[in-house]
Amino acid sequence: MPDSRPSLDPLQLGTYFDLIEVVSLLRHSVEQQLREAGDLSYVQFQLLARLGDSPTGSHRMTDLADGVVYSRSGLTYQAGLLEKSGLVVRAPSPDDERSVTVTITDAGRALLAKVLPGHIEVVSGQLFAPLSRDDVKTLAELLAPVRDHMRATPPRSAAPRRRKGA
Amino acid sequence: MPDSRPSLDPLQLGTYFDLIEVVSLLRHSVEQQLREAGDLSYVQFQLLARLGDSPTGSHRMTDLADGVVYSRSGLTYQAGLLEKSGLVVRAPSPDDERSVTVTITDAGRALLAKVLPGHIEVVSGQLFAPLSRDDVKTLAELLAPVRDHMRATPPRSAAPRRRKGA
DNA sequence: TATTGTTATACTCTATAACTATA
DNA sequence: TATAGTTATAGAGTATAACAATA
Repeated sequence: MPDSRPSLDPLQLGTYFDLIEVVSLLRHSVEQQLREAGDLSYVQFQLLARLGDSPTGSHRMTDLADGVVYSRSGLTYQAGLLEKSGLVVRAPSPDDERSVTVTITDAGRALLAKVLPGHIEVVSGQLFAPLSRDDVKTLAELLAPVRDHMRATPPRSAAPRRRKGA
Repeated sequence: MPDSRPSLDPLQLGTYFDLIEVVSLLRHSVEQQLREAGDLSYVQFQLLARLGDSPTGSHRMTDLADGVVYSRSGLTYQAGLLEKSGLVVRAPSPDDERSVTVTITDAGRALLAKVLPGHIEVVSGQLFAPLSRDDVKTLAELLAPVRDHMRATPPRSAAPRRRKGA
């Protein structure tokens, strides 16, 4: 292992805390709006939004789980809720019998459409209000490499550990 | 009310999503590290860190709740856990008998010290690795006004509603 | 009357492990 | 054997409302 003992200077530390705080506050606002406007949790909204974005309106369970950083079972739970509400449909995939394809329904699209304006309003008012267009562009350019790096980096130090042997 | 019907252009939308994703991934990594290194949730870590940062090692419950964006009861719950673990102590405030002052203990400081290096390691490796020093400075300058704006702006559209009268 | 904090409670969400079925 | 998904279950966390005590 490398002699890793990195430290954060005050600037980095402050930036990290600000980042956490900003997103924490933003998510709080957004979650409240989603709950009030469409009785959706943020995760459920993310799932619907992803499906709605897809050309086919569909995704495999696994792809959804990867995208939303979830355990399989967690996704099964959420997909079950969405299906119970008639917002999505699940069906075995044609090509791979093991897979399940999730598809957004018209009701799902309708709810998405109903919820989106208020959502955008919150994000616009809370996050982007104090930023100029150039600021946003700069921010985007800073976040992109971080996002790519995080996606490429195994989040944990290793795979899930066995609890028995060691 | 203003004729608010703001929209997000593709750049803004992408930036918003990247922001959410980056912090989501970062928190996931960090929460795992905190759990493994010290059996702490992120909120508990935030509370300890805040107390540790204070010159007196203390804060009132209300101040902590405000800082961590919590309901009172949620904070009571977490403070109870921390106290049960011997990481903090609660005592009535001297000046205001209604208030409770929470103080970090030596054990709390010790745990904080034990957990911090790994924490910093994760943040450094996940968040700051792809950013130059100038990048960090730029990011900090972008986040500061957003943070201030969010703090100043009532997160909800209004205060908590009464459910009875109207 | 307003503020501070706690309690009781109910609910949502998430993760782990065991299990089934297909590749 | 490895992958995809579900189920059961258990636990952590959060919010709401009712309450007690002090300002």
